[in-house]
Amino acid sequence: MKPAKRKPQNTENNPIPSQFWLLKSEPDAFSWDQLVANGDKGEPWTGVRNYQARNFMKAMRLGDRCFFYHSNEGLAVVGIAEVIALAHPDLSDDTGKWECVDVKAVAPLPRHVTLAEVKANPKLEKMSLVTSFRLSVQPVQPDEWAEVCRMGGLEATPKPAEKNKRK
DNA sequence: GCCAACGTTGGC
DNA sequence: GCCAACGTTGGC
Repeated sequence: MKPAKRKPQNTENNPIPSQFWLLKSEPDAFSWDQLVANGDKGEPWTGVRNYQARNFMKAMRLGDRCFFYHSNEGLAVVGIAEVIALAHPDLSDDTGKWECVDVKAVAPLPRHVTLAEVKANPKLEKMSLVTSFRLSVQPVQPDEWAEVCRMGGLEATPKPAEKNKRK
């Protein structure tokens, strides 16, 4: 059944809801090291089969930053990636329904920030990683972004390039 | 390996 | 359109 169409989704035209995100991957399927190995070529973030996650990807802009989180094994934020291609059809999908963005590795976190640490930090209790733990693509609030970077040992938070900054 | 959370499916 | 059954994700 088609999802009820209430207010049109229209994420394309949306003023940006977020410039920070979190991407989950099982390291068995695709790890941070593999993304690093791909260099500037990056990787299409295929395989997402969840409408909410897809809509977040459609809202991503070039230069948006993403935490790279290892699920299942590792259970930690391990690095920072950058969106290098806007949402486009997911070639691993026959139905044409699903889309993906491309991302590349920007920097590893000097210290991995574990799920346990995130859960233990009151500043992060509203983070989607805690509240919507099954979502594989999540928005991250700027204060959450800064906090996780701090915990990860990054003094200067890598941000989207200054030129991309609004206001 | 178990099981809770939660998205999806399908009968009504 | 509701909601129970079912399947999948992912932490533990």
